[in-house]
Order: sequence, then C-alpha cells, then structure tokens
Amino acid sequence: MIARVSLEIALRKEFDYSIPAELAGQIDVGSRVQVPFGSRKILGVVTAVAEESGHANLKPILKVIGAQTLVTPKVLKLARWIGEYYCCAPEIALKSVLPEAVRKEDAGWRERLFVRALAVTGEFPKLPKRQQEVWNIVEERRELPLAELLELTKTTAATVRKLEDRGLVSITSEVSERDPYARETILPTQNIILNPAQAQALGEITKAMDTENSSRTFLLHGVTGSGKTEIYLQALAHALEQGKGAMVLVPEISLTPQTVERFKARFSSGKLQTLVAVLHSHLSAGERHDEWHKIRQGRARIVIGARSAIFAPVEPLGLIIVDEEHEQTYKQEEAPRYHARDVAVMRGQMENAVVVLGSATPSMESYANCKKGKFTLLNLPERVDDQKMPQVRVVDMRQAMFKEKGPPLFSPQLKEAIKQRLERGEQTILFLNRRGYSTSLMCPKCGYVANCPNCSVSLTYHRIEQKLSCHICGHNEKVPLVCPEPKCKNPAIRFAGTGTQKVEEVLAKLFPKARVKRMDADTMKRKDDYRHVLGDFRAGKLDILVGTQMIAKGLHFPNVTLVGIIYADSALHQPDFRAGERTFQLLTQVAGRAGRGDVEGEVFVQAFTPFHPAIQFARRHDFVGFYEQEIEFREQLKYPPTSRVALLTLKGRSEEKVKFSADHLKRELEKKLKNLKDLVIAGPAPAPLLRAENFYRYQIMLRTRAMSALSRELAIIVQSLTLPDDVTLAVDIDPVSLS
DNA sequence: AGCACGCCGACT
DNA sequence: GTCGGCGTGCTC
Repeated sequence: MIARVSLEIALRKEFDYSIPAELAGQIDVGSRVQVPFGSRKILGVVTAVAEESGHANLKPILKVIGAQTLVTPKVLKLARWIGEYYCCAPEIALKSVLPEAVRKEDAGWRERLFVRALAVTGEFPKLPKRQQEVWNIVEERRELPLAELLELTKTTAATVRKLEDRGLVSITSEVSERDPYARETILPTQNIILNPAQAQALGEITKAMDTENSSRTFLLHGVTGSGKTEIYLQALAHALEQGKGAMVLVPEISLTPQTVERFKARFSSGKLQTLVAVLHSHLSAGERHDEWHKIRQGRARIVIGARSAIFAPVEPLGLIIVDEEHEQTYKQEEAPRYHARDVAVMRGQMENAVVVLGSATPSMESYANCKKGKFTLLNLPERVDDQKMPQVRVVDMRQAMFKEKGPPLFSPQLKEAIKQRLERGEQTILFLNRRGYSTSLMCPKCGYVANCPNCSVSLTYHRIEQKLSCHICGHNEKVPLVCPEPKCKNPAIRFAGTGTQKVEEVLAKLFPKARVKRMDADTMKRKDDYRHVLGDFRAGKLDILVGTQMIAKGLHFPNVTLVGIIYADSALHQPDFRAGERTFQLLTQVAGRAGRGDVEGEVFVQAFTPFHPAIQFARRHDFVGFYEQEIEFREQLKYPPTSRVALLTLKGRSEEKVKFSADHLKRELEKKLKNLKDLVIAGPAPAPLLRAENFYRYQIMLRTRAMSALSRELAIIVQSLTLPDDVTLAVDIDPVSLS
C-alpha cells in the first residue's frame, strides 16, 4: 500500500510514500506522518491511500503522529475548499486547520504519577506512623495523583514507595489531562424562559435542525441586550439531544472567562465536566493540545473558540453558532486569509449543519444574503426584562468648538451628564478609539511633524511614558524639547489630536474626586490586567472607565447609565468603503453598554458631522434604515455586498520595484482575465498606508460578482508570475480591511 | 521551502 | 589549482 502525502511546504504538490508493514494498520486518510524528503525529514498529512503509485522507488513513511488520524475527511475537504477559494497553496490551508500544539505535538500528553490502593490480601501489616497516615488517605480516596498525596501528607515519595514495596499501593504513570478551567467553580444554570420573540427564533432554528432540507443558515439580528446567548444555549442543548456536536465561535476579545463560564455552566457541570472544550490563544500549548483531543475523541461535544475553532473536528456536527458575526477579527490577516463566518457557512453546507450568525449590527454581507433568500432572518427587536434602549443624544461639536478655542474634549452636555452620574453613584464609560496623549507633534513655525522613520504615519505622543511612539510598527523615540529642524529650533512645539491618556488627564482636572481607570493597549499589558480592572469596575470601586475598542463590546454592567463617545466621527473619513458601516457598528455596540440595569441608559455621541447617516441611524437604533441607505452607495460603486472584492497587495523595500511590479501585474491581469465579463480592475494605487514597517505597498483591487471563477484564474496567474525576489504579492479574497 | 549541483571570478 | 558566489531544478 502507498500513501499520498501533502507536506508542510507550499509546493502545491503531493508526494507518494510506501507504508511500511509495521505501520500498516495505523495509517489512513488524515494521518499526520513524518516522511523523508530529499535529505530532510518533514511532517505532512496523508490525503489518500492507494494500491499503486505512478512513481518508482518510493521511500517509506518514517513515523505516524498521534494515535488517531488528526484531519478528518470532512475537515480535509474544508481545507481544500479554503485553498481554492482564498487562493492559497493547499498546504497552507491544511496547515491552519490543526492547532500548532496538535500539528507538532511537542507538548503531547502530560503524564503524571498516580497512586492507587490495592486489594489487601491476608492480614493488614502494622505500619510506621507516617506510612499509616499516607495509607489512610489512599484507602479513602482509592486513587489520587502522587503530587497531591505528598502535599496532603507533607511527606516524600520515599514513604509512598515503601507502601508500594509492601504491595499495598501501586504507583503508575498515567495521562493526566490539563484543564484550563480547573480553578473555576462553575455553578450549573437552567434554561431561562424565553420571551415570544426569542421563543419564535429558537423554534425556527430547532425546526431546521430537525428537518433535513430546510433553510440551514440563519441571521439572528437582536439588539444589544435582547438575549441572543440564551437562544444559543437552548439551540446547543437541542443539538446534544439529537446526539450531535456543535460549535460556538466568538471574537477573541469576548472569549473572557465570563463568556466561557456561561456555556460551561449550562453544559459542563458535575459529571459532564468535559462536555465543553475551549480553544483560544490564551491557553498554553499543552492545554490547547488536550482540549483539541477532547473534541477529536468525542468526549467534548461542544467547542467554544475564536476564529480557528471553526476547524475543530466535531462529528457529527449539528450546529454552528457565530456570535457577533460582523466582527472583523473573524478574518485571518495572513495566509490562508479566510473569513471564519464564511467558512462556517460553507462547513454548515458541507456537513448539513444548521448555522446561526448572530449580531446586533449585522454585516452588510449577511443582511444582503437574507434579502437574497440565502439566509433566513430572525429578529429580536426588544431587550429582555423590559429594559429600554438607551437614549442617544448627538452633540454637535462644531458649536462647542466656537465657544472655546480648538476642539474641546467634553461638551458642556457631556460634562453635566458625568457630574450627575457621579452625584448619583452611577457609572460612566467613555470611549475614544485612540490611545496615547496626542496624535501628533508639530512645530507651528516651520510646519515640522514628527513622523515614524519606518511608516507613513505621524508619531503619537505618550505623556506618561514621555515618548513618541508609532502605533503601526512600535517604534519609540524621545520627545524633543525644541523643534528638531536644525534651522528652526523653535521651543514652542505643539501637540495636536487627542488620545485616551489626555481624556484621563482632563477628567482628573474636571472631576478630581472621581475614580477613573483607563483601559487600552498601554495599560492592559499583562494577561490579568483586563480582569482586574473589570472586576473593580463591577464591584463599584471605579466611577469612570475610559477606553478604546476593547471596552466597546460585550461588557455588561448594570450600574453603567452613561456612555460618552468622545469623537464619533474619527473613523468616518478613512479611505475605506466600510468606514460608515464600521462607525455605525461601533456606535451601536458602545451605546449598548448603557442601561443594562433598572435605570434607563443615556448615551452622548459627540461629533463634528452630526448629521452623517451612520451617526443618525445609530442614534435611532435603526439598523435596517442604515442598511437601506448604505446598500445604495455600495450598489452604485459596485462594492460588496453588491459585488465581491479581491485585493492584491505588492510589498517590498524599494518603492520603485514595487510600483513597477504592480504595473506589470496589472498588465498580466488585463491580458489573462478578459473572459471574466463583469470584472473591474482598479489601480495599482499606493496602499492607504503607503509605507508600513519599512515596506512600501501598492494595491490592485478587483471587483466581480463571480468570485470563485476569479479566484481560480488568479491562482494560475499568481503561480506563473515572476516578481523581483524582494517583492512579494499577497492575495486577499473578500478583504475586510483595505489598508 | 531548502538543499545540491553547476558554472564562473578572486584567492592560498 | 581551490574556495565560494548564487541561478536552476528537484525532492515521492
């Protein structure tokens, strides 16, 4: 017998190996194997097993990794689709379906010594005191880890060995599974009674799960606080009742212990400890290895995880839930550049599983798919428990600007609102999507601006750390005391633009007694920082939380009755057709943090363009209205979801070479893609951020309705394309970010 | 991807 | 006469 193996190098080619007799029973499609390749040893995956090969002199497979096949046929098929659709080598796609810890198996299983009581035959011996103490515990527990026993009895292994010599206990090495949540005590929860809208949505989902050929993909559009999670939980329970497994994808940032706990509490308490497996980047390699194998061995039936959890070997698969489906983090920004939500829909189709995409602010793509009849729309228009949607007040900052000189941070309205909350002992969240103190340093005399030496952006001033820092590449430098321009040396340099540090500082001046904490990438350096700050906030030890993106989603604090968005339009004027959609989503999500308790929430949105549709529709909590006006713009310009985009980015150290290569590629595309009728080729143009980390980037944008066809053609063109060796090409199908 | 083979220039 | 530059081509 021979095996066809896909190696871990992007050769777009598979190689045949003979299966040696001693490995005969262990190798099948999906096995991880090590094979000789030239003078090297390389890991790969068996993609087929056959009787014969077209090649003579096959080398033998050296060894098999893992007791089971690691890539199930279904996941293999999914990986092949990813390679084709996202236009990358199949090896790259295949590599990403297994977590690194499983792929390499460096961590492997952890073995620990266990002590077990043996049956006592004949008369029980008289034991010395220490040994008797040890025996008492072993007899009571029957079996326990040696380390734990030593801890309990405050003795050494030698004492236990004496008992072993007497034939009273056995000490054996056994696999001991790592449990990342072992320290959490999780109290089981029961189903909550659903309101009519929730019950109807759940009914449609379970009906689809019970029927083979009904609509299989749902978009659950529920306003913030409408109880989507409870629907997920009950739908998951239904999958388990059907004897099927399920997965839940959430954005990495919302994979907090609280989120995981909500799922574990319903499904993994008591005897069902391993029912839920968790996969995310904060686990150690060993934990990830064990969690993954729990799924592979079928001991865990539900997996909850970030983007890459979509490849978990759940079988049979009944349900896939993608929470916050509009989130950009579902898109992988390196090859394979897949979108986990779209992969979920494809996987659902392949395995006949029901897919539920949930969001308070659905993506334009998913909502358009409902309109086209591809997905079924489910609506949850109201919050649970009669909570009202918060009042959103848009503040025209142009007026505030006239009164003071320069743009102020806080409008009088927002200032007053904060003051009220402090007096009433209620909490406030302030949002500004920019960290640091000032976004630029400039000299008013000569016009000098401090720019990053590696990127085409200005440096941000960080006052606390006293440095200028680049938010693209991380470059840091000292803050000059005078203008660095040799002919200028003006000591009156100025800082312009605002970041979270300045918000924190101004806040301290306005409300000296308020307890304020800032949450951004600068203050959240350690793993536990996030938990601590949120813990303090929940406990009422803080009055105001100032932060960036990271406080925008998922936080659920009943005592927060005020949310202030400092500059709502800061992301609105970026050169990206999704700028409006992003702003709408962000405002809606941030606003949703207010009024999650008994008191109605209030939101102040400060904006310089207060009448922009993204702001006005967010003010009215009107997603559909936003969609209707936004889709018109997308249709006019043939942007997604009306058509699809492939973004080709050329990158290199020499701008000349990159530009030249881009022109060359454009000519090739025009020549070879003539047969694609609706194709529009735009560019090449410098990327919005021309230079990043010392690389120049030029882009070509392709738009078509028939992406699969384009992607097939692109694969051929990309392979035959010759570029200078210091210029690289990245193909991004359905990009979510144009920079 | 990486490594060998191979064919030309500056050294012991 | 030898060391080493990196172009091309192959790896089951």
